[in-house]
Amino acid sequence: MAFTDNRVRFTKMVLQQALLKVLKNKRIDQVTIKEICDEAQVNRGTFYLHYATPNDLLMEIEQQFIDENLAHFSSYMEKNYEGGHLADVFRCIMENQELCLIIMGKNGNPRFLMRIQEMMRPSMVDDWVKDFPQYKREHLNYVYDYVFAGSMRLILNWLENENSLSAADLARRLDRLGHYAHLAVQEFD
Amino acid sequence: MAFTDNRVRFTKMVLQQALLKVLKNKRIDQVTIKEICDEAQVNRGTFYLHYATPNDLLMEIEQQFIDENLAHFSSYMEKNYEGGHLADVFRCIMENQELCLIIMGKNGNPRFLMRIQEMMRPSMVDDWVKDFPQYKREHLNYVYDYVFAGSMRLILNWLENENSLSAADLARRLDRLGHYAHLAVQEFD
DNA sequence: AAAATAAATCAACACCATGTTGACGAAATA
DNA sequence: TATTTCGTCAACATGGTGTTGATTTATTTT
Repeated sequence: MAFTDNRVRFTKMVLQQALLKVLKNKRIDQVTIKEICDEAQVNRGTFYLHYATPNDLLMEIEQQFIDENLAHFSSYMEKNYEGGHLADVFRCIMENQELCLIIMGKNGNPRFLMRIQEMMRPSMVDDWVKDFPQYKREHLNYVYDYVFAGSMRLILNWLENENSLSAADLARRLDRLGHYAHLAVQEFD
Repeated sequence: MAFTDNRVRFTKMVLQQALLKVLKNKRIDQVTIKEICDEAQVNRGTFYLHYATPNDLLMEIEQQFIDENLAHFSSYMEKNYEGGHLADVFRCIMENQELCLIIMGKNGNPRFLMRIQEMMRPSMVDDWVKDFPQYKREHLNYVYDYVFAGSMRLILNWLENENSLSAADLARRLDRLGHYAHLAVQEFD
């Protein structure tokens, strides 16, 4: 067995919540260790027992989000969901709007979106390879960067603007845009 | 007449060059005023005579880039270049690769790309409105966010990776991707 | 050319977040 | 119960910050 010490679980929990609260108002680079600890009502020295920087704490939050929501994409071979794979990520984001707005939005860590981008790449590109076996995988990878960046921009706009568009409508537009965009691979080379 | 004092011109110039040098290795949020001044061999107190933060200095650099390269897009009505308007921005970036890699890349200010995005929006969308008078401008604005984000991602990838692709090939792919993507507007609503 | 104005330098200052330490009490574990 | 681990607290040196006043140098004005 050997569970983690409950004191440690508590400390990490309140530190995470404190950082998320602070991140509503400023970027991760502007957050100080002191204000996290003040917000969490935890001694500053305790912070250093678990993390070195606020960004370390943020990365832990990000990792937990991936473990709890997106980890199955690593073994994407086994699954057979309805709809595209980007649609799955979209569903995860819809189910965690508050959190995603913070960790993926303006005040989050840009590297985090890159991680997700690379996690999704194989499954997305595999689908396209089936659609277009005659075109180079290299070219489809190229298109993937384009489609992912565009899709994430629209999703973040939607989260930040509390858009009138329904989630289903947004999902459909993302699907259509991705469909048309990846047709461009025909004219590569 | 009344030119700016040459002492001021010199100070600002070396501070700008120093910041650009420092930004090759770290993000703007991690740059200290002290290291800028050390690099520029300028007294730290002098920095405060002209700027309050390193970001202020960066914004001045960004503004100069816009004034010298992209200002004419504000009065885009008058011009009649060959090719699309995104292609014009692409040309500017090609002509200033070193600078753009710094101020638009990973270590730059994310807000800067947003500024350019909004500068380019009217001319791009106007073109599309001509192509698709039957579709709502609102929808074409939507597609624009997607196309701009995707295009910028590919351009930055190209700058950062010193890609084997020629500039002309990249431009053609951007054109084709934008063309196909904006066809998706047909299926909106 | 001389006087007046503006800019840059320099030293000094208080301020604050940082990272670390050692001592102590409380909680968890064996 | 005995031991280990964790959180707290006070203290410290460090380093960047933002400001001040005095001084020197460069530019502009008269």
